Amino acid sequence: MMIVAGAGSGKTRVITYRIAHLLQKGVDAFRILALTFTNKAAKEMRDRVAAVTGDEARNLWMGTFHSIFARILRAEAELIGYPSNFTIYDTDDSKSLIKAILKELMLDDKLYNPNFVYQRISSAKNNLISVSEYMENTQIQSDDISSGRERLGEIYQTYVNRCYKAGAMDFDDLLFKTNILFRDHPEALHKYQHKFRYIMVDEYQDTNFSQYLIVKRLAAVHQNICVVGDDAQSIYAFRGANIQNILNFEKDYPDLKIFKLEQNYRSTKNIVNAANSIIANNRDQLEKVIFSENEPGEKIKVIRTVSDNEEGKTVAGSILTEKTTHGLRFKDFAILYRTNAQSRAMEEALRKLNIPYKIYGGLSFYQRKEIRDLIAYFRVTVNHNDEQALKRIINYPIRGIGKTSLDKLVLAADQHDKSLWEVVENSKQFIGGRSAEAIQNFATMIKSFAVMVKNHPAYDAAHHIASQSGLLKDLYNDKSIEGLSRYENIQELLNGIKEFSEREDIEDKSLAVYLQDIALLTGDDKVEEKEGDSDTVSLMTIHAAKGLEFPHVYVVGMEENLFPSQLSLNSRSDLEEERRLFYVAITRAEKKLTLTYANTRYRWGSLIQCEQSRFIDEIDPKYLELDIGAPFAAPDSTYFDDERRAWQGAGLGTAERTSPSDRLSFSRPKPRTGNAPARNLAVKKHVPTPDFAPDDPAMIREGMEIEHEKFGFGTIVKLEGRLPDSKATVLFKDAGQKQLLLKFAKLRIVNG
DNA sequence: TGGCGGGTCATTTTT
DNA sequence: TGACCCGCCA
Repeated sequence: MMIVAGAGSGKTRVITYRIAHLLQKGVDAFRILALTFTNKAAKEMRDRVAAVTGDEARNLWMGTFHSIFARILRAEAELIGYPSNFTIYDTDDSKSLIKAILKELMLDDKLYNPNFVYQRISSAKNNLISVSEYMENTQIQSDDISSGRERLGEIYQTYVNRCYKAGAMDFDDLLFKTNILFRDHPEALHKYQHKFRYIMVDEYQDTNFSQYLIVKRLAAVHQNICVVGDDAQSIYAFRGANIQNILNFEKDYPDLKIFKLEQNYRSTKNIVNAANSIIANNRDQLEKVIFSENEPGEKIKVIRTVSDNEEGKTVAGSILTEKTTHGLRFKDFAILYRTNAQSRAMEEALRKLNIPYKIYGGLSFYQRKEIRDLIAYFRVTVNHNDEQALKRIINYPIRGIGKTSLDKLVLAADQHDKSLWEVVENSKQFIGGRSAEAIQNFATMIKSFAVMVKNHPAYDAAHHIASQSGLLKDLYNDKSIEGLSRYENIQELLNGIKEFSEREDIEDKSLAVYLQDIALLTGDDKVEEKEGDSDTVSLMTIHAAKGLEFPHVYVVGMEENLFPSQLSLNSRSDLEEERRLFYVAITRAEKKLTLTYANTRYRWGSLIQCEQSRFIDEIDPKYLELDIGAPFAAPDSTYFDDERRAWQGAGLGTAERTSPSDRLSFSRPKPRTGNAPARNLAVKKHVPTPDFAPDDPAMIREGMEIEHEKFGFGTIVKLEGRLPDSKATVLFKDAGQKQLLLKFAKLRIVNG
């Protein structure tokens, strides 16, 4: 069965009720497998099933692809030559291993960019291409050779070997090895094929080939599989998701039944129709018509601001106004953005207005340095061979085992084909000098931790390790504010372990089991629980917002090269994915949607000019209400945000009326005539002279004639301030008078 | 061995 | 702008 479920059509409800129905008909919960992509989705689904059916929901095999198959792999590990306590390497571990390998092979890490290498290996695994297949595949080889990276196969091989020796699997291995297991061990496959009588997959459009094949194999016996998805919301192609899996489903299961859920119960008519008008620009899609029977609602508001900071202020101000005029709560609002970096301007603005907010995603608790350090101790204790964790802690806290010693150990491990731990354990055989003894002491300490872990519950062992390793003391000695917070974070982690130790529903409460529990917790699952449903505005990337809904949604940073991202502009399919992402963003909103963009924005530390996103132009204008202020040609003080703020207090109101902050009260927008794309409002574009190159700001003098890349030719009217912060008033022939900071503005001297 | 300072590079998105 | 890496020096 395939359910094509449009945004807001009640997809989760359908799945939960199907499961509840099965349970009520007496199906054994242990025989239902339900797969999701995120922990959040799994948790929500489990809660909702539990709300209908009660305790039995606990016995469902329900979780993310990665967690379910990690569980199965642990049970069957020995069949594929792994220890059942294998470590799971997260992306950071994988990348740092790749960096180490590049260094050892003496390869240029610019040519072999670690991110690129990681992607390459990841996509090989997700397409089930093993090392030998990688080496033998003529297409792949010729690609690598023509890009000058003919040693990628060798890196892949080394990477795989090192993971194996470390008793570690990366994220992709959890799926890859499951496929190996099912391919090479029919008896294991058979067992799970018969075990899972009913299989359900959420967000099926996001499956990659590896996931697709696992599901197909498992479903082969009972052929009772139900997948739910929406091709219009496929936003994970970048990590190997293949939309063909949903489009080809019919071929795999000829007696397929297809159901389409086309009514959107979430959003107003205006929002749904606007979303439809966006997605209509995509070529590849399943045919369906999403409609809403809700009220038309307000039009979608589009707001232009002069800078990213003003964008933040505008959004924050708007939230406050909306909240008070309509008697809403903060948690009715969400701010969505394309990249995590955009959260900063929003945060600042919210904090200034004392608006409580919570950021989802970004650096999670488990990614903090101190947390990773302590967990690395746990990992090495449970699996001595875990190379990445071992490297992390062998000299933290400092115990005199420096870089040189470590390099020697790694080299010895490679030469004798041993794991790093095996060399550390017998270091006297491989290494002389001062540090040999320190290394021995370290090994002895780890072994004593291992004994502790075997005989004590998680919390006792964890606390012992934290203090005996010296880590707790090291943090305690740091009296800086950050040091204090690091110490508190460790305490919080220990508290979490204490809770784990006291849980009734788990038999084995060892630290080893705790580690397995948290290995795949990447997000803020933990934090959410703690804060319950506190009243805060939600900030997150659009990816993170998938599956969620909010009465009021602000999608910020609607600018070319940001959304759609610069990197998506090269191919049609990438741009279409970006458009689907925008579709996802829009359809998060129930009642009111606001799109904002800024004319200038700080990126990579410097100020850049921005243009309105093409996606705004793609929405049928009859659903929009524009509030984009005066034309861009008005004298522009963009570059002096900070100065103006200092000069006029809160920065309210400026002579030019281009500041959006005086629009916090939301003056009525000027109705636009016709459907002319808004971006045509900008002054005509200057084409810089062919070999345009800026001159040194120190050379600029009053009265000079200069050329600016965008504004064209003009005369320096006035110079103020001292380098490097001096600013110039320039009268441009076409663009009018502007004030520019010389360190940012690239000016070419025409004649002086 | 370890700390410091300067240079370089990066921003998609997540399990 | 800020994270990270590398080289220099104590």
